[in-house]
Amino acid sequence: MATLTGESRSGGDTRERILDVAEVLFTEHGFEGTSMRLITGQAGVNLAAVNYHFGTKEALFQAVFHRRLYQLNRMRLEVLDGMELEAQGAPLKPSQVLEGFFGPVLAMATDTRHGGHTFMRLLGRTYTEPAQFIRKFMAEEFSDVISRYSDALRRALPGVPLAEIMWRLHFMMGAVSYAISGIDALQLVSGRFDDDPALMAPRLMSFLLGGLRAPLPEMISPHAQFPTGDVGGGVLTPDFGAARA
Amino acid sequence: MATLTGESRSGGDTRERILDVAEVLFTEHGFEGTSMRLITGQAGVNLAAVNYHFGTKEALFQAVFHRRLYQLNRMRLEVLDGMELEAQGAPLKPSQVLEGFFGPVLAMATDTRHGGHTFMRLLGRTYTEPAQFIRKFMAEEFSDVISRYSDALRRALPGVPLAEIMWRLHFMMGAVSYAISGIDALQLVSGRFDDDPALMAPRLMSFLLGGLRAPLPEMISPHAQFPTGDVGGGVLTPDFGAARA
DNA sequence: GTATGATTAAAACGAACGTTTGAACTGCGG
DNA sequence: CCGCAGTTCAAACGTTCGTTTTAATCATAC
Repeated sequence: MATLTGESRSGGDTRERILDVAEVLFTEHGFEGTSMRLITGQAGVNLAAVNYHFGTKEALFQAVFHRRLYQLNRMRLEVLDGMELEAQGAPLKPSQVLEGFFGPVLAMATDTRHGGHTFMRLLGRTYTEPAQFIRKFMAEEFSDVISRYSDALRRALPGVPLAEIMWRLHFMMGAVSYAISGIDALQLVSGRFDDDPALMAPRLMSFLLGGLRAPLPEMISPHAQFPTGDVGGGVLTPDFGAARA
Repeated sequence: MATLTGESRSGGDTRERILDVAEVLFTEHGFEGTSMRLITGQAGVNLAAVNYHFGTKEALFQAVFHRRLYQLNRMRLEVLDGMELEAQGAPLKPSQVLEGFFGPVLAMATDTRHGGHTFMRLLGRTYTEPAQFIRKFMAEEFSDVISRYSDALRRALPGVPLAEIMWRLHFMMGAVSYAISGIDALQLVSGRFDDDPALMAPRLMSFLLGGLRAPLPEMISPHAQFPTGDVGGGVLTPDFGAARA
């Protein structure tokens, strides 16, 4: 009983081992860049094991996501349920909605013990993946949570058009995705970055709330603080064609 | 002289045709997912043409980026030079810095006539790409612009710690990347989205400025408006391990 | 007209890919 | 002990990958 650590355990944990390894490798090399042989080799299982347990490589990718997203989105809904119950029908504060939506994400992202961090980086990269089968099951995994939370945001921000809310939700998801998937990418921005990553969550939340509550843009609210054309000279519409003609 | 349209022109435009097609295909299928045969086939050139003109597939990918990024970052620096000259040594307004940094990006992103839109989607996806050779040349392409603009931001926001500025720059780049690379991804958020995409730029700029000027988070400025823990119950640190044990 | 250097063309290279096959092995109820 | 799912295994399948090779074609200068 002393030497049965790791490698060739016979138990039914082959499935889980594949999922754990695939999560890491998909994060590091992307879907196309990760081969079945690399996954199975690193997991210490036979090459055919993936096809046996999951059917196909695409199905494995989907399984990696489902395992985490199901937990994440269920938690989001539970938090929202709790807050709405406590509010007794009154609209929530914008900060509460953000907390409910992004709190679980950030918690999972900073959890390095159980692979949550790895997965969140993968999720961030995958949002922008254009592959058809990916977009499809992502939409399915998220539809409930998005509709519940966009509704909560709409009631938290009365007077703000729904279109604007959806855009800002989109912007916020982008900022969060980058913040998570690119603690490396930040080095691209700043060389080396010697700041505690645990401090990212409050920084990010503050940034998001500021963006969410920013004045509406000019063409919707004519008295917004930020005139987008204030540099002069039409910076927003230079003629990129001229440089190539 | 009537029928020499398109296809097999003999001129030295083989290089450009490859670049144009590769830009589109890399955007649609990613680096690993795009084969040389697809690129050369769609460009109407011989398979060996890529290796002849660029040497390798990685070098082609890099060339696609350099062609656009060189123009983009040069324009960013020109705008910044102009603004700083006009300011005569005085700090710029935050809105000006944002305008200079993201204005050219948004202009290129909404330019559908010369492929700028396609490229910006590719750029957004590639920021988070973990492949080593990609990260390396991206860092090189951006180093000048980042250092100039982070410095301008630092002077535009006196009293804000440099670390905070770098983080917010990072958040903003994330929001912009998503906004651009995922006009499709927004459909993931909201089903179908029947709003004019041309209105995105002012919306985004307003959001960014709101986030940039948000109050500093609690643990840096103790009197920030947004207490990140205001939901109670420790939403920011649930124990994800418990559900898997 | 012919030599020359740059480009294009067709074909093939070995390697790696996702998947399938059919046999071996496992733990267990009969 | 046998039979039988469930699972693992080694080997091979056919395809596609990026790259290389060798010959043909082109434009241009002498």
